[in-house]
Amino acid sequence: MSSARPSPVPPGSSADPVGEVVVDWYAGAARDLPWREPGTDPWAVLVSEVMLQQTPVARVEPVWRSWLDRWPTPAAMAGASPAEVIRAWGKLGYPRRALRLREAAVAITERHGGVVPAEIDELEALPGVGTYTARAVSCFGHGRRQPVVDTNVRRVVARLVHGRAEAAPARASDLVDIAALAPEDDARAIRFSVAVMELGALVCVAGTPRCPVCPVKDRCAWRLAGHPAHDGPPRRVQKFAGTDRQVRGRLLDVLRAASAPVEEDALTAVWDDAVQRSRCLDSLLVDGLVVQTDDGRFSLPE
DNA sequence: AAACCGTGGAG
DNA sequence: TCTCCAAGGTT
Repeated sequence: MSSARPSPVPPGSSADPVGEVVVDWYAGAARDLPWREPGTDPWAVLVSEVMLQQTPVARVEPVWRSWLDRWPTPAAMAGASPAEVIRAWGKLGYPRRALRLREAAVAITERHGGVVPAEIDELEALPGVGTYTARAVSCFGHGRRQPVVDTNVRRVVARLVHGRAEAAPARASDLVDIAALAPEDDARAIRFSVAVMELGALVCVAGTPRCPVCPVKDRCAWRLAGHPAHDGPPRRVQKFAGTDRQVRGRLLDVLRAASAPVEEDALTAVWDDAVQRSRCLDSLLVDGLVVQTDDGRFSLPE
């Protein structure tokens, strides 16, 4: 998987740069994910990255396959209706992502001749594409050398470099920090960007880290310091039960399943609190996830 | 800039 | 059961 590298020190040596060790570890430990297969085009990578925003790999895989089977190019997707993409999104969650991905496909078709751009600023100008996703697409989709920082990477750096238990909030300097750890060789630096994420996803996990199998455990500042507990302010866990997110989810669930516009009564049935239900329906209308027909019924936007 | 935006599996 | 959390982005 990995090619020979121009390292002046023997593999495994404590003098071996951290980046090189992580890349070597990745060669033997990486998951066999479909969007990592050689030849995966930038559009397919973009779709995977958007789907993976806050959604676990296992749930993304089947949807990603069917999505690309149906819309293999940005131009193909640009011709789809919002209702189609909302349904195809299924229950991945945060359905506004589906809407934005479609809008991104339209923008790519109109502004970039149907070709997913490789430049960071052009990618970040696309709906639903931020700091992370832009660099992931440029790096993993186009093979550009780019620092890529997600929550996994921030956690690895927090522990390995700063000796802290948890990742600090994202900063612009994160990109500089991780770039400093990357191997010199471009091909290996590109591999390094995925490799650090993988290390955070498989070994240096949020719950119970698997330090015994970590390839860089001997130079991890957090482990060397005796795994000090997180000292900063406890980060809030988002509630779900009873929130607008749950109500919106139920409302949309009804409309996804419906083959024709539904009466308001059908929506009343899924949530008792009329005030909250109404607020959520309104917000779905504002978001463009739902439309109201002339006769007052509701449906996905066809 | 803190809060909001879904969903379901794991511990 | 219930808490945590999974490749963020937007406002």
